[in-house]
Amino acid sequence: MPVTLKDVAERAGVSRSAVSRTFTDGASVSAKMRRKVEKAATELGYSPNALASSLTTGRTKLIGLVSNNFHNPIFLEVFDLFTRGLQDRGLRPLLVNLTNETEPDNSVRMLRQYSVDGVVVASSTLSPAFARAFRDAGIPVVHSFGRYSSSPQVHVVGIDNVECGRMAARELLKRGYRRIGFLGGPEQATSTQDRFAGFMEELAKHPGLNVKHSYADAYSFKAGRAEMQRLLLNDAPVAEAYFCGDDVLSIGVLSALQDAGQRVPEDVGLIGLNDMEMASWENISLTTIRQPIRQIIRSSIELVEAMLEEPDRYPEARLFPCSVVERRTLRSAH
Amino acid sequence: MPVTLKDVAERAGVSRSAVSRTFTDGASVSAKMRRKVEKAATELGYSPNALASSLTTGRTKLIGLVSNNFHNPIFLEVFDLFTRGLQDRGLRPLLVNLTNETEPDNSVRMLRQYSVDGVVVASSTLSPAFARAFRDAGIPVVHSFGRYSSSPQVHVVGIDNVECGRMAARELLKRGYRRIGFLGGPEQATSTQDRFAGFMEELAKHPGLNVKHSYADAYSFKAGRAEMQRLLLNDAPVAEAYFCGDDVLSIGVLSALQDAGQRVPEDVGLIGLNDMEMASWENISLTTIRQPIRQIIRSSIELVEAMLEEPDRYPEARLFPCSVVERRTLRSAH
DNA sequence: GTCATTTTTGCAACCGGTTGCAAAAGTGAT
DNA sequence: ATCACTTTTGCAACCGGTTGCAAAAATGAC
Repeated sequence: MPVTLKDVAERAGVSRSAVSRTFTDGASVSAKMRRKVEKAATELGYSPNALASSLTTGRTKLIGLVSNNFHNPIFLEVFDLFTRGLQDRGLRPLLVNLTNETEPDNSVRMLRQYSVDGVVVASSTLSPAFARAFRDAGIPVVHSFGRYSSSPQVHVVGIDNVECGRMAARELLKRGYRRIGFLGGPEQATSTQDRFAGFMEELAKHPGLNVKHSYADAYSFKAGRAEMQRLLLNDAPVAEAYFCGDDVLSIGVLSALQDAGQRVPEDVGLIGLNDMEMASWENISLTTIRQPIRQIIRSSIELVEAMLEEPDRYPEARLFPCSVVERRTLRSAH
Repeated sequence: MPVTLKDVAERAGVSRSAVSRTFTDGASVSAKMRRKVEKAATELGYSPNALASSLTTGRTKLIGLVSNNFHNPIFLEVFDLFTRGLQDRGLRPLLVNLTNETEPDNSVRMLRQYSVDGVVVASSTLSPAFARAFRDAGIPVVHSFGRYSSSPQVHVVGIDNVECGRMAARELLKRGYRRIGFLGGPEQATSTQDRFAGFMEELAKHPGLNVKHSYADAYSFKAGRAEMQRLLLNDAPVAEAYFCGDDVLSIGVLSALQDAGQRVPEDVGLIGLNDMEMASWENISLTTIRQPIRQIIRSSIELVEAMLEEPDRYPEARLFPCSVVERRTLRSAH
């Protein structure tokens, strides 16, 4: 069934090399030869086997797209942008789901078996050990949404989570909140740790505040809701305003508050992080810190592509500024 | 850098075939030989090149996961389940994003170049022409969430959308609604067409009803919200109750209604379809028809796997029953 | 220990391409 | 037509594996 180089060569009455050359650009083929070959190829419906050619060229154009984040709707957009961006450059995403995976070795082995040209780790909750493991295996890797200081030898594209923490703190202070809460994502996630650090750092400049913090189990609606319900029960009265680890978490928190009869922002203020599409939905209208994910992803793709040419490129961190998107879950500055 | 079969063979002092055989199960190797080879392999950190072996075996274990639905949060769960399910069986998903793609030929060529063993088309909005094109190219294909009558020669796994339409109609009738609306997804989507057909069929049994229908541009929050806003403006008064094409659409509709001061379910009733996670969120609490996506996906994977053994398997449609999940967006039966 | 039978091993060809090299063909000047 | 020079072409080896086949080694019965 599958038609090969040889078939085309025979039909066109030329050598196999000639056929190969007409399909690799930059090769030396006369116009006449090209016409002959292309004619035979279309008649036979030939398209070259990318995997076979990868054997000699050493390039598969396969990029491992590695993530463990399949519960935060923002990652649907992330996958959308990554897959389209990669496709547009002739690269193919091999999706690897690392949910519940703690051992980098398996993934490394797997991606090596498929000779991926590079790997994008798209996650803010996956241990930096994964990106490092790929790097150590000699696979070009970019960690998108990662922490830039955790693995200086790995390329990182993302935001400055510490600064985002500060930004959230300033926003709450500006509005005169004094009993303030941090409701983070998973405590082990570097993004949570950094946001917390920046947040506390900024708050520390203003003495006399009452600050509490706690963590949800995951960046998810359910976890946010559960954690806020716990606070309402065990830790009442809750703070005047919360910085939540993430939008989807915020939305869970919002739902718990509404169920408990608390009005937002009159009784409790909320600021999230990401600016996922849902945050702008009119029945949610979440004030949040916008993370420029399109730019992050574009840059990640450009970087991984550059590494294909230059695998030992000196590692860099590409950080994109975030900005506050004001909607209706914080009271206005007085 | 990459260590090959030959390296291992030399190190172990055996033939290349011997090494190959220890890594293909079912091959004849003595225990002693296996030990020798495995020792050398681990010392060198060898893992076989799956792509090279695919050349002779004709199996890549690559499965094209094709979709155009990157805006409906339910598809994040779909991707999660597919990727994990495939991985668990030693298959690798090659993700293909067909957003804005109308021409099947490109995708077919691309997937052929990568010699995927099979394809799963996961979409209820993608034209059946895609699944057919893969089939015609000789690639085993399963259309998940597809319409079973559109391409009898293609395997389909999903639900009976016509029956779901009937089910929604019965649910509304049971509750005494008489001014009834259908607010569908994209009119070209087979899922929308079928749900509409079933819905109207059931309603037709009850004369004297007042039934309207219209379509949103996409299965998305934004589209649902926009369409309901249009109805509120141009087509008031709106119906007593709507069957919406999909949950995320329903949530958009809900938001438009709330903004317009309409209470749900007191003024307007709503029933969706899917039972996505968000439908159960307490601030939404959408009554909906549950589509058993775990089962659909599991079955799709089993089916595509079976087709690897038997590519010309007689085509079948696997349909899973849906059921109504009652929450709080329909008034109770009187 | 011999012999027939089974298991294990290596050789060599092959999978579908690419590529260095040298021969063949084309080009232009004389 | 000849020659020097450039471009195009085909040969053959190779990429990293697999596999049919026959030879070698192991097994077991006698």
